Amino acid sequence: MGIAERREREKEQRKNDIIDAAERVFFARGPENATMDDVAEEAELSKGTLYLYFKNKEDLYLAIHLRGNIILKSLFEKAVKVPKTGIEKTRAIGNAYVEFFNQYPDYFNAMIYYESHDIDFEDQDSIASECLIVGKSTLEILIEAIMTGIKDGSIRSDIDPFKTALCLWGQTTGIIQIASLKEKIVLAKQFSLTAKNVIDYNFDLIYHALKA
Amino acid sequence: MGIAERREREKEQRKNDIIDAAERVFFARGPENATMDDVAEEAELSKGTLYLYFKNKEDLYLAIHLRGNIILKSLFEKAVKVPKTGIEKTRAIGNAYVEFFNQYPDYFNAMIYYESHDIDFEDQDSIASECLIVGKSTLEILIEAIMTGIKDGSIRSDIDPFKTALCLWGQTTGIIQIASLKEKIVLAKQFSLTAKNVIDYNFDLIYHALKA
DNA sequence: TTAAAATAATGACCAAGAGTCAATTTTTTT
DNA sequence: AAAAAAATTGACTCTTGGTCATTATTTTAA
Repeated sequence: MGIAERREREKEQRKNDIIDAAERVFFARGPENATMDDVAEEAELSKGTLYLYFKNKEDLYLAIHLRGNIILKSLFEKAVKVPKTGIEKTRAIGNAYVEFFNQYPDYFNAMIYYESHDIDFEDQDSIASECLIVGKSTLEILIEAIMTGIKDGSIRSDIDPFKTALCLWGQTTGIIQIASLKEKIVLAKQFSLTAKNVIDYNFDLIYHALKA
Repeated sequence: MGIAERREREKEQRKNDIIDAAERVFFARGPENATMDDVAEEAELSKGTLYLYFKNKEDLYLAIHLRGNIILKSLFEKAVKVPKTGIEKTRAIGNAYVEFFNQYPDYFNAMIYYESHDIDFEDQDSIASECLIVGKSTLEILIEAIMTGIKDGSIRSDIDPFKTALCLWGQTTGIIQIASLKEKIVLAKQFSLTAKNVIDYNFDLIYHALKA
């Protein structure tokens, strides 16, 4: 039936329109200060309608989180294509992450927001579980790169690809977070350092630790 | 005047009692779900009184944050006393951080909470500025350890102590965060890894990157 | 074409919780 | 013992997330 399909499409479209509006509001005011009334007004819908498409405010913000995850994954996929050796692929992924932060800081913030907010990523009828799936496959790209490096001899053979991938991920997120935090930048200002300085420096350290 | 001093002492005491009560409530329910009414009841005071001692809910949570900062600093101070070489001191600080996380997970969470919540750490009439001061002096301990390592030859001489300290701090925080997150542990479960596994592994990587 | 059924959207309403402040109680001073 | 100062109270306001009975629109069937 064509009608059912069109309806499905329209529903999807509306959902996306709501996320678009939510992004504008959440990114402008921050997730705490943005209200559902704000989003409703921005989307030119009544508040009640938002709740037909999203379980609650958190779910709506997770939809933004998911968009960020998907962008990040595609950046990683692009990044590993160019370099030949595994260690270069690994470094390229790191650069892609920083590029993601620079180009989409609001998505980055949306993504780290939930690192300190207990979310049930297993909850099947929440967008959270979709985030988990995308997140896993993104990490997979990094694991692949490290394994490639071990095979081609550019990375030490005693490296554990999975553990290392988790470490690199956590490390880099932590560094970006700390380096981008206002007060830390103030701290760094005394020593005239930028966030990028610190992040690049960290890559050099990591490179040192991984290379064969 | 003895009375004015006693009053001052009592005021300080009451403030601490409120923080004690707040800890019990915030740690039990989490900062989002804990209410000021809960804290008031736990402290056996009216809600209005809380606002005589703390500007707002955030300020009260920051007081807990500050306690965490002070504990962490003292753990760092203790940690650097024993080892001789700079690299060993550095490693000891890392261990102290993990110990802090294991022994005081609630304080750890309180501290990382504000990494994704825009706080004005410059605001002079907020507890935030006190947190900044303690945080700086804690980082100083790490910088000292690295500098010691360079002097005694246990750490590569081309290492920048300040940048490296920032990196180690951010890295370790990021790793602990990611490794402790429920969903990441689920992720790690597939590969039968614990948070401690990953954190220790990261130390080995860092060691490799720093050692002369 | 039109009436009934199904689907979508609305916005007034509710409950919860942060923060306020006039009134009250307690402590200190004179 | 009265007046002044300091501390405490809790009823109140305001904001906001979420609900749901009602209304509007679209589809289906006769």
